[in-house]
Amino acid sequence: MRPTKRDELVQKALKAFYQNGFTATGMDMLVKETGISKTSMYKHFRTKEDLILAVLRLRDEQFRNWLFRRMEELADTPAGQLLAMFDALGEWFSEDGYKGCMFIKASSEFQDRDHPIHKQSAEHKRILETHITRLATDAQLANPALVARQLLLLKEGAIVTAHLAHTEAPAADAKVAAAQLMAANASV
Amino acid sequence: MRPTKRDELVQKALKAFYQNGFTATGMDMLVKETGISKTSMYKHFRTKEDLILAVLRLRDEQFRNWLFRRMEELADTPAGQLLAMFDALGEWFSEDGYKGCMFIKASSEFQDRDHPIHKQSAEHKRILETHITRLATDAQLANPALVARQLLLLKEGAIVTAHLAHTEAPAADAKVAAAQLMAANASV
DNA sequence: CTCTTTGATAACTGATCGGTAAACTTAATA
DNA sequence: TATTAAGTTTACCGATCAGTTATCAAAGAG
Repeated sequence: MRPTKRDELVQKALKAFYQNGFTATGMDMLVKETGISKTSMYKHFRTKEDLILAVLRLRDEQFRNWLFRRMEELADTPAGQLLAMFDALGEWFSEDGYKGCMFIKASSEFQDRDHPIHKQSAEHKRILETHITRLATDAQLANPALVARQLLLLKEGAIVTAHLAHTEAPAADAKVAAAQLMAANASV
Repeated sequence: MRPTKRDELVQKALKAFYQNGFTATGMDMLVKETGISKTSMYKHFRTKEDLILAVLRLRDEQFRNWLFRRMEELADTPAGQLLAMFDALGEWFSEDGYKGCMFIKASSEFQDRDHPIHKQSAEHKRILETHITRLATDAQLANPALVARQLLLLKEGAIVTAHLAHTEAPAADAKVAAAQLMAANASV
């Protein structure tokens, strides 16, 4: 039907929440930054929490599409794509306005394990793990599930460290580590 | 002189901020949870930000003391202590009320790279890296600085993942990875 | 016995929080 | 043409935000 205003709101809210944090971004600030009236917002979303959940759904789709496509562009073997993940991350870290992972931030502002926002953030990470595990399996690594978890630990660590230290260097460090871990769990 | 009230405030504020987040915890909530009057708080700290900085200083001291002591208790060689770091982390992840790393949270709520809170969080990570690099050097690893950064990426990743997935399993995964990385960069 | 420090209590500031209400415009549809 | 939905503006709600002011009690130090 009408995809316009609602999607525009979610997109602009994503930027605002990403740059300022969820709690610190008030609905009045969203009115100012999106140009959309508060009444319209509350016609689309019953609460601020519902809006945040929609933002996270968009971000999940956005991020996975970007990361997996970029990995495929950079390499054509499963093992190569796993390593290319860290090149893609390095590109992300170098972007202006890089502020870390939205889901880590969300789960750290909404800490209750039963909170919908916390649960949805965890779900995003679970989907990523499924995909990476499949790649590790296709790469015929000895212990694909373990290697996938190891590489994802490196990914999360690099995301956090790049944000804290304001450098893209962790991507390269993580890539070297990933290569060594994949060598240690080489093909069956 | 008088170590009592001020330190008591900082300790209780640490708990409150850790459990509820910095922005989400108001000064009135601190009054309620610490039993210390607002006037007293503002006699010790000019602003909420100053209080948060004091909390982070305490947490930095607390965390480093705990981690390094625990690593020494669990192993007596430098290489063993590096691996023991992940056993210590596993114990931390299993604690009731584990909510991730306070500095990651702080830096993600105060994102401006020039913000004192952000800078102080980065400083904590830098001190950790210095210590771990020294251990890696003492362990006579081929590339001690690189291995230290790799292990710290695993550490940050495990901290974040344990919080999101509500399991201490990432500590064990990270330990296996750390052992493989140390083997790949074995003694000179 | 004062004096100063330390702290508590409570009321208050202006701003902002998430969310609501009423009146209105616009545009597509039936 | 009448209706409906989407959107606007403006004002408002009670609660809470960080921070202030004024007053009073207690206790250690000269």
